[in-house]
Amino acid sequence: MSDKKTTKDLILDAAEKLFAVRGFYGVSIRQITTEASVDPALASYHFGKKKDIFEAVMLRRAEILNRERIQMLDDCIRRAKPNPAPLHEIIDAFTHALLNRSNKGGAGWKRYFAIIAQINNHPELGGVIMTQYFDPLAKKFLAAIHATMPESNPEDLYWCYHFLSGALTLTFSGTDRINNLSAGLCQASDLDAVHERLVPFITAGFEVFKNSANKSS
Amino acid sequence: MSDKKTTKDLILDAAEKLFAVRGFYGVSIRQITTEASVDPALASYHFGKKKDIFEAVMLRRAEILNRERIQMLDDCIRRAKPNPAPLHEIIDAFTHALLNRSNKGGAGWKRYFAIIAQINNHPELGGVIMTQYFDPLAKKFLAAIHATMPESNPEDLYWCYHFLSGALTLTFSGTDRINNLSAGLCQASDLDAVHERLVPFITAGFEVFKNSANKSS
DNA sequence: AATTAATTTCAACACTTGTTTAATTTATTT
DNA sequence: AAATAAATTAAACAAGTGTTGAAATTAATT
Repeated sequence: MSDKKTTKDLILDAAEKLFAVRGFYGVSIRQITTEASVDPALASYHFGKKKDIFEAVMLRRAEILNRERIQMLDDCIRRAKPNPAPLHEIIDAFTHALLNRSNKGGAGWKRYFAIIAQINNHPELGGVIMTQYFDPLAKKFLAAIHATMPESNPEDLYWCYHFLSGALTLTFSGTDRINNLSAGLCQASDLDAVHERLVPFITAGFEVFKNSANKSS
Repeated sequence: MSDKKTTKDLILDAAEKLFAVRGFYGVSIRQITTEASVDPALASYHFGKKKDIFEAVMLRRAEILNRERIQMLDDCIRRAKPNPAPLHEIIDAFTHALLNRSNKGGAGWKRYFAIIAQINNHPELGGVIMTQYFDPLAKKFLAAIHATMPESNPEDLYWCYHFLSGALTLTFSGTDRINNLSAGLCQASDLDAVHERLVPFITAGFEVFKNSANKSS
């Protein structure tokens, strides 16, 4: 415990912190290494190019999240067998790990999600992590949803998933403007309250299309 | 017609194009002026600092959008008088101008929305436009929604609006990864199809909380 | 046509960028 | 303890950064 952090982690932590607020292009290697109290050359030595630092920042937590979310999905599918898993449980499995980490995971996780929100809208940067981790997961979830809503038009379900993804992304991004808009209506910090609302909201949205495959276009 | 574009607009168009794919910090003034076939010094001469160029890019279309959206909201409120406007019409008013421009507005509008998606998650850059244009509009919409759902807990409605905002934002951002995920299921270009799904999806989500003010916490 | 104003050009400013090189220190192994 | 490997430092690289100033050109006004 309280072991001295390795240089690699010092750099990753600093990079995560800075990327979260200024984005990839808005942060220089010198800013990162200064924040980490480390020589600039060490960034190249340990990681290579600047983009490799960014990907290392992303991969660090993506693996953890990915494992948790897939496990929650598998669990709720197994619990329901031989029936398909209930829709709201699938959506909960999709969102729970994110909201939990964002809420109780500490500052590092908050920053990580802020970067995710940027990446999501940015093909050039999101490439590796998104394609390698999130897209396969998304397909698994879409398959589970389709299994529990077999009478739905797959295209409808795809778009519903898309809306869910957007709602999730924005929820994590920044809380400053959100609080400003809410004008003291609620504290953006209590993300448990978000979860209680997000899951029913999204579930109801999906269920609109419960029989959409049988309807005329 | 076919009047020669003013230098200012040449710069704004080029800036819009580049900001859309690489973000504010990822684009240099030289890249912008090169894209616009214009001397670098003209950027400073016409706009001032780099951030002023960015804000000019944003304001150009924000005014147009803002006017359209507010008018659609006012119209549907007036149509329904003395009753409150129907929920789905409010949501349509909120989304229609965006989807319409994104669909039929040309390349410039697509790029503009890509920038909006970046800004939305970025307090440092979004400041002016978001606070000046979108936040007042958001408050008007929330008020209209509250009027048509008086038995709802305002905090619930606020979060629902938040989910709507996220779904909208992601829908406009990039279409590359989206198409990849959909795997040929649908073409991301037909945004009319999006609109047909988004409005019922979001409406159903809101209606979950129709009586939430009367329920025990 | 002469004069004033607005715009465009070219060159340069001081500074930061990502990355590399070689020398030096620290850690690990034989 | 000697030899090898890993990690850190300091200095420098060419290239690009935002921005400015003073000429040169074009447009608008008197």
